[in-house]
Amino acid sequence: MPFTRVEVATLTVIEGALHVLLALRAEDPHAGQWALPGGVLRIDRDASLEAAARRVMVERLGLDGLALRQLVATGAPSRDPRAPWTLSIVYRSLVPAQSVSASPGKRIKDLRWYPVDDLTEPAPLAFDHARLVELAVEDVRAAVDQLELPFDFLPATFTLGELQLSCEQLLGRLLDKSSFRRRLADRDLVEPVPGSMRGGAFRPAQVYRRKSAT
Amino acid sequence: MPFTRVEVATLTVIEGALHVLLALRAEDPHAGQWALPGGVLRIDRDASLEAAARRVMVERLGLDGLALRQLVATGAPSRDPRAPWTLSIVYRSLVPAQSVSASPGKRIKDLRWYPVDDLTEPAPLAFDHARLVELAVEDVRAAVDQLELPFDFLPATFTLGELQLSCEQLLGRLLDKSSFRRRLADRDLVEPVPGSMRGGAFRPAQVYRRKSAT
DNA sequence: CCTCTTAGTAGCATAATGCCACTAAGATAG
DNA sequence: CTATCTTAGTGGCATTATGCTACTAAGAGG
Repeated sequence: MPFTRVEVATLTVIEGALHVLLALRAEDPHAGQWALPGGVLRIDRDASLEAAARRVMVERLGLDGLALRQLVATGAPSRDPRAPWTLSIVYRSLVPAQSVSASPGKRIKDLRWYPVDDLTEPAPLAFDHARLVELAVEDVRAAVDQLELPFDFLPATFTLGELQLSCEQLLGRLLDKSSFRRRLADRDLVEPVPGSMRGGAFRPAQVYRRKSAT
Repeated sequence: MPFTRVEVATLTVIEGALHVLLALRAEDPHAGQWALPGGVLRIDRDASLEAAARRVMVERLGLDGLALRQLVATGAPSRDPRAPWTLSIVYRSLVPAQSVSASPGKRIKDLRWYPVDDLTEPAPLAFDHARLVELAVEDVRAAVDQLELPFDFLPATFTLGELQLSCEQLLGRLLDKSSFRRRLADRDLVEPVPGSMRGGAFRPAQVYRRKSAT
């Protein structure tokens, strides 16, 4: 039976750019390299694969209650000297950057956000994690393109301008205001919070919130 | 470490309707129930998850060289009395019905095609395989909707009428001839076989073949 | 009250597709 | 020989979703 792990690709936006949370490995294999945080499946405690991913996120990243999406399972012999065959199931999520209460613990020396569009600085990622990050980015961008709004990542209320900016930052490209609002309206995704406006220095904007699915 | 298996959802069209290949389980758990064929991951032989799925398809179904798509990994404790925790990675493929050279062997009493739209007859499928079949069907239909043609399933050459019929049967709904041909042409997926026509009782049709990706 | 800036809307252009109708070509029946 | 049957293949308009651009609205502050 294979050595089985879950890895989590946790994404966020920092200074307008998509970032992924990476851990600096303390132990071999790939000690000293950056990798997606993960953990070993605990068959004595985990009630499902997703539960295992949640446990890892709580224990390693201090993150709880997020929407997770399974990206892929990947496995091969001799990815890890500790076992003849290693299997990883990869999940991704999207969170506000501040929500990570990093506690680099056992086997992790450091935990840090890296921009996904320039992963040259942390040097080659351990294992095939560079590819996994790519998958996570594609998946998030495909979701946002389809207007599957990342409510984990968004504040509870927001103006449409803020929402559009968030989507643009996730996608890495600009959107058209008019089309964006029409598509939102057609899909019945958000609703105005009655009477609530948010004013900066200029014309105040209607505040919206998630419209609960019927 | 979990007891790890691969399961394969093999789909085809029979008499115009989408069918899935199911195996009658000879052993507990769920002996006597129908389930997706699968097998245990052999860490001494399989070079990857997909390789394991291919091995299972060759050994159990006599199928080789097909395009496989990973659908999902699912796992939980006590799905199987033989192990405290069981993990399944599920693949799907699409083949002509005749290509299965069924050799019901160890642990399988019988192997049979069932229509995906009426899985009441084989009674409840074992494990959560009913859901897995649903995922396979959704995945195939999404692919065909995007005109990702199932060349494993199609003959080497075909008329556009035959191609449209195949897609309609996979999707379970009718398509418009004109739109279908325009979308095909735009995507540059097939090319006419020069000089080759196929005549039934009426006007002969141009024969096409897959256009190899550059 | 003018102007700056962001909020929000309106209208046309374009692209993809659905829908319908037409012509084309061979087989077959009279 | 030709009428007609059936499938092959095409052409054109309608509809829909979206891009693009320009416009009006509203508050702050000089």
